[in-house]
Amino acid sequence: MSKKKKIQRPKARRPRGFEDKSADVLRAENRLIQAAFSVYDTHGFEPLQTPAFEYADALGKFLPDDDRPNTGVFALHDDDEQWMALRYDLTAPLARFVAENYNDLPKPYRRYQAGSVWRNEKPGPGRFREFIQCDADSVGAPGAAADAEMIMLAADVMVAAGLDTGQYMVRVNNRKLLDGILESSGVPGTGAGAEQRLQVLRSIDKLDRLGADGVADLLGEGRKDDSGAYTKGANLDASAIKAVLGFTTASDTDRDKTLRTLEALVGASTHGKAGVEELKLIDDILTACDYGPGRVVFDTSIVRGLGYYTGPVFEAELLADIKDRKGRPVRIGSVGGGGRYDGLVSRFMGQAVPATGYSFGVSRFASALSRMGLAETAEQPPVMICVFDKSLLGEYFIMASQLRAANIRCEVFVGNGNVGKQLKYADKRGVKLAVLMGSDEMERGEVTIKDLELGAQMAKAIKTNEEWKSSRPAQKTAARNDIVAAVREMLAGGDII
RNA sequence: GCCGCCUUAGCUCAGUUGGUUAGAGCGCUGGUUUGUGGAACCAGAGGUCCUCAGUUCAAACCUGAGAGGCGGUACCA
Repeated sequence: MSKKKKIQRPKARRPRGFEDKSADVLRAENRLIQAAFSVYDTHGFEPLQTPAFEYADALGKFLPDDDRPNTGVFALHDDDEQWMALRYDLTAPLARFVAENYNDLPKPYRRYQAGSVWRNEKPGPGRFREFIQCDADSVGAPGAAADAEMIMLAADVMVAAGLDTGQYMVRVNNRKLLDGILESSGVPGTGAGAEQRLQVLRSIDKLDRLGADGVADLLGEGRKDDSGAYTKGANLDASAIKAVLGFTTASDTDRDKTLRTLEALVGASTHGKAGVEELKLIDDILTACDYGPGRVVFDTSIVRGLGYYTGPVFEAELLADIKDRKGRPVRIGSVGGGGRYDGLVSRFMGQAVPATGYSFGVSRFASALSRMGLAETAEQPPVMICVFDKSLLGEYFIMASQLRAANIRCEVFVGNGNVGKQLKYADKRGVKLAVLMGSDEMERGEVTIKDLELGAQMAKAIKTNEEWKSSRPAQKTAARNDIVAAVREMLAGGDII
């Protein structure tokens, strides 16, 4: 049937959950990373880079009864039959690195790192299978002072990103408090109780979406959602549910007041008391350094879903400029979080190695900043040198390097096509100025500089092609030797005569 | 994993009761204009109608299965 033999072409497509990023997005993300790095660096943290792949057992991702890694990671067999997997966060590789180099590292070891992580999960809006995290961690520091520092770092990153007080909030809680509550409610921290506690954490994490009633169902027998799907509950008894929900709503914007409430709430529990003591120390440091309740609060509804946290936990949240009806800032949501994880490094070592850290999602944070109108995209538009005459290419490249030496972003047209084509290309690129020099100008020692933005405006008033071409709008002639000064002036918006 | 919607050109979409060579707009390439962007006009390229199987003289269209996309939900170390 076929007259024409069909060529089998591959379909140009991306794997789902993986993204191409445009120039604007990349610039915004890189700015954010640089801002965070400079905060970490001035606090004395050291940069570190670890590889994309780790051995799967080092990531701790083997299921108990399975001979291959958890499906949530991208894993492959190395040629020696060992399982390797792409890292799913930067914390597990840090734990491996510290354990591997324990003797050589100063303790506490404080490092920062940004890099891609990969999760083999179903992607959704704003959720990808590859994304960038930016972390800072202290390993080997047991005291709450290290946690207080991480909390202040989180706030400092917000400031470095360009946010003012009132546009962000860091919310702090302590896992030990909930441990105390559950202990008193008869839920042990080991065996079946450990799984139960994890369920409790996940349930509380859904407070903002499901509300207290939905979470109460999840803490009890379970919950059926609108689509008919059933979620198994944590099976707490009624008094335990009441205690947990009571705890999650115990905090107040006044940190002192919250501490007094918590002190009464945890009663005689050792875990609970220790948790309150840690928060007190954190409060002392924050208060001394002027990190007031306008930007850091204690919030008992913050738990973080992860199982490995053992002490203070916190989330950094963006508040939009928009206010709700009661005049409170609207929540955009959490862009980062962290906390103490004292068990992660000791997995490798048989010796206790306390650690605490902060991590934020670069893409999510950067895109939220753009939505708030805080992403400055003032990248200098490029200048383009047109190729009128190929025999003058050397001249064109010399001009370009002169402009670059003056810190002006510029390029010589290297494609094919007459000047008309070149200018169309320039329009599409968002070029602000085009430099024209043919043999005529060359002989006179001149260049012609066109302002494409201004020309585009003037074109609106011009009806015919002839009129357009003969008027040659928005361009001026300058001496070849003055090209840098002339371009600079026109970039600055100088008048064109 | 479960539920719902969707799939025809690079993009957005038409496409008659199942009928012969599948169209439009935008975009792209070339030209009118080999030294000047816009507009206009002319020409051209570009299709496994998601895939496979079935029904039929005949399928983009009907039936079945599968894949992919989107949204919700669960999981998210």
